Amino acid sequence: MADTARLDATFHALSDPTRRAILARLAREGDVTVMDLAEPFAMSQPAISKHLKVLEKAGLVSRGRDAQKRPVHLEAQPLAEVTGWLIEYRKYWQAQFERLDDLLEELQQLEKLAGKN
Amino acid sequence: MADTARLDATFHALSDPTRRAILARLAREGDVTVMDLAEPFAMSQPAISKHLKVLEKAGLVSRGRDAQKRPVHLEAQPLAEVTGWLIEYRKYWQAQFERLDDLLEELQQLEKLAGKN
DNA sequence: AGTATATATAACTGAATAGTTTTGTACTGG
DNA sequence: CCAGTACAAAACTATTCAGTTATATATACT
Repeated sequence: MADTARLDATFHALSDPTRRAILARLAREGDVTVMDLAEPFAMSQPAISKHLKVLEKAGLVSRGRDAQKRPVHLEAQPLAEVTGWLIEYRKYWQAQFERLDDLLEELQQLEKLAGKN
Repeated sequence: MADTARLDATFHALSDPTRRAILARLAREGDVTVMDLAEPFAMSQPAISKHLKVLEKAGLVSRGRDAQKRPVHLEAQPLAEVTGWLIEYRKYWQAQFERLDDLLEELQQLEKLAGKN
């Protein structure tokens, strides 16, 4: 996929709150089945399957196989790419980025506390 | 605007290559008029105006006034917010994030070289 | 074999998107 | 005041989106 098309797909996938919630859950809990993912939402199972397809097309998740289950697995690389895209421009936007500075600093702190791992 | 709606709008705005190109240009060149923005694209002026409206709704740009021109100005804060959203999850995704690590390291370097400003 | 479970696919609907062309509006400068 | 410039708004079209319900497929269980 062309670089720009990958960014299109990733940003589009992230533009929906249901899909962001799915990613967040996968980040917290690891692989989750479709039924389990659907449960907290006021939405049918096929709707969730469709969201998963969008996420999969963006490369944000992959699917496993466990009997009749198809566990959903988070793939972080596209997120790294879009984060990269955003940070790339930071040199130009620098002045307006105090809030990001705070976040980055917090991140550095966390890493220091966690030890170089 | 609700936090989630702001993220929706920002990610959606970023999901189109024309809009990303507009932002990139504003980052490089500062404020630009609509005509100047439209020039490199094989697209009508109203199409660009629509894209600008999307960007404006997401708070990513604001508009000035200079005679009959309405110069477009980059507003970086929503970008900081989405970057924050992405980085937030980094603790969980860490292992898969070598590429982001590189970018962050490069960023640190740039800041060191530029001096604490 | 027959039923239950987990998920996918199909067919449909309504709303939103991205583009077009045409027209309107606001300001400028002779 | 009038022509030109810069832009916005309206009206239209085709495509995509997000959801639905109903049905099909795949695997497991008895």
